[in-house]
Amino acid sequence: MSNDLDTVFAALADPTRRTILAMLLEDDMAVTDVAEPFEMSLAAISKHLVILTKAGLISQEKRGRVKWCKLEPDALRAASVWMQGFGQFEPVNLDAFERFLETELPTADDA
Amino acid sequence: MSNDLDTVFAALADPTRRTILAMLLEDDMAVTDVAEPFEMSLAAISKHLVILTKAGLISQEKRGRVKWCKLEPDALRAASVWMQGFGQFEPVNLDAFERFLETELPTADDA
DNA sequence: CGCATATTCAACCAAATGGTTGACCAAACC
DNA sequence: GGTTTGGTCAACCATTTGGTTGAATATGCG
Repeated sequence: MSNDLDTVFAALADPTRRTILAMLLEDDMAVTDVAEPFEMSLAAISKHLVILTKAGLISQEKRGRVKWCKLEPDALRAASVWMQGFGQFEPVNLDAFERFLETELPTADDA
Repeated sequence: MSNDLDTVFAALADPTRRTILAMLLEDDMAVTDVAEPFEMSLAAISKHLVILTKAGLISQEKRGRVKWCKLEPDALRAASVWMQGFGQFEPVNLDAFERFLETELPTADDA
C-alpha cells in the first residue's frame, strides 16, 4: 500500500531538501556547491541528495570527479494531481511562489 | 526555518493518513468510523488524526461523545502553490485523481 | 446508578530519520 | 608519484515516528 507518493512527500517534508530544490530551480549544481550555503556537513547534504534522488525529484550525473544535480520537476506531478483533487486551487501563481522561495532560501544562520 | 510546509508534507507522507483524507473527502466522519476499515488500533488512528489536525488538514469537533472529523482542504493550498512553482502541471485532472483514490482506499488486508 | 460507547492518555518498543566524524575512493593537478 | 579536491561509506548517536497495550475519562442509555 505504499507508493511513490510516500517517498515524494517525505522528501518534501524537510526544509533543507526543499531549499535544495529551490536552489536547483535556478541551475544545475555540483554537490559541493549545493552544500556550501548550509551549515551541516557535506556527508549530510549527500544523504539529502540521495533521498531526493530516490524520490525522483532530482537526478545526479557524474562528469569527471564532479557530480551534477539536476531538478526533475516531473516527479512532483503525481503528488500535485493528488493534492489538487482536494480543492480547486488557483492556477500557477508565480508571485506567491516567489514569496515562498524567499522564505525558504538558505541564510548564514540556516540550520 | 521550519514552517507549516514541514508539517503538511510530513502529514501527507503516510499512506494511512492520505487514505483518511480521501475518506473524508466524501463526508465528515466520527473517529471510530474512520478507524473501522484499518487493521490498526483505534489509538493509532487517533494519533494519525492528531497529526492531520496539527497540519491543519482536518478539524475535529466534539458533539456529544462523538468527535467528528472534517476535511480542511485549504491547508493544502500553500503546499500546492509551492509545488506548482516547479513546473507547469496540467490543471485539475479529476480522472487522474479518481485513479489515485482507487489505489489509496483501504482494503481488508490494508496495513 | 451502573454499564456500554467513544476517545484519549501513558508507557513502552522497534525502526526510521537526520546529524556527526573519520576512513575511503576516484579524478585532477603539479 | 604525491597531493589536493569531490564525494561517498560506515559506524555511531539522539530524536522522532508509528505502532502496541492497558488504564483513564467522558458521554449517553436503561
